[in-house]
Amino acid sequence: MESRIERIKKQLHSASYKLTPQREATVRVLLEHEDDHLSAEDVYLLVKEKSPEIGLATVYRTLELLTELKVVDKINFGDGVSRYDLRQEGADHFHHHLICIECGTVDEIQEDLLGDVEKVVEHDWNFKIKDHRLTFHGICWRCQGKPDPKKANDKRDKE
Amino acid sequence: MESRIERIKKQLHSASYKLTPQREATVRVLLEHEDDHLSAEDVYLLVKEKSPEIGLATVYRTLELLTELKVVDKINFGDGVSRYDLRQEGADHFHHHLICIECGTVDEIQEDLLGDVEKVVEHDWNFKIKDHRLTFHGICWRCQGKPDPKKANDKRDKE
DNA sequence: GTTCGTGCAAACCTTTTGCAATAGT
DNA sequence: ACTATTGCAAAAGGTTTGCACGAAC
Repeated sequence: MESRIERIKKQLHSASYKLTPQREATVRVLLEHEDDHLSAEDVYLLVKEKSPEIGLATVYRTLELLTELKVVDKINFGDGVSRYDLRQEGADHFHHHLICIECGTVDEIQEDLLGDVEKVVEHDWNFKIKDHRLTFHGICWRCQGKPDPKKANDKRDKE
Repeated sequence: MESRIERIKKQLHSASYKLTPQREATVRVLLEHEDDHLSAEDVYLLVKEKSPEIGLATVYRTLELLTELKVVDKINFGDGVSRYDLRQEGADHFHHHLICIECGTVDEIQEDLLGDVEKVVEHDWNFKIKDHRLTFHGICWRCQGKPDPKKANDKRDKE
């Protein structure tokens, strides 16, 4: 079976870019931290552990490139930094985020919640949707002392 | 009838802040550009036309204050700047945005589209929602050559 | 040899901060 | 007088860019 890295390599090649060692190291970091929401600096520091010679500018350039190829999504939670989030393979929509205003945790919702809403927007506003960003700010189950919803129901894992 | 400025003044006072001339000038600019999505710099330049002595730092401090009081919402569309959007009076939810990737226009949807989605999130993820951000990226009616949906149906105005 | 990519440092841009001066009560 | 607020300039923080060097075909 073809690995994820291989497929990204092909994506780069078909856009006439190379998978250089620096780019590969950067992609590997992203794959190893798929659940996190790393800033460019975060990625830089993690890449540096394995490839100490890499420069911050290269990381920025690689992340920009991956964003362009839709391998990652660039998101902004309103603090001063951009974060980079690996897109689910084959996902035609960008996942949603739950930001806890107490502990700062960011959880992801992979399930598509916007199907009906998008129909309404396309029809009532004559707007052809290409992408979306949906973020909820509130209090997570941990800070409320409620059970982990992943255990209570497994909607997320079924997707 | 009490003006919008008066009500904002009261909001400031009840949080022990004053409506200084600089703050008033800033609020007036926001009111006069309610449909736009001004950056701090945009606001600064507009305020300067009427009150040339104002400093950029004051504008930033005022916008921060108004955000804290929930008079405006600070939004970030992914370009490097924060934008400030007057909240509808009495609105308990933050309106949504349609960003056209061709012409750059930003349209607003005041109607609440997320009622059902929020119920699902609160129930299935045990997440207590306090606020949300929903933005669609795509192609607006103008760039598609379609009719103005405001005229075709008046959902927005009825709200 | 030409092209693409990299590392470094400088530049850039937005936003924040320190501080002395000012305004309002 | 006392405290909040302002303006200015400097600093900070994140991101981009110019450029000479290096790697790959």
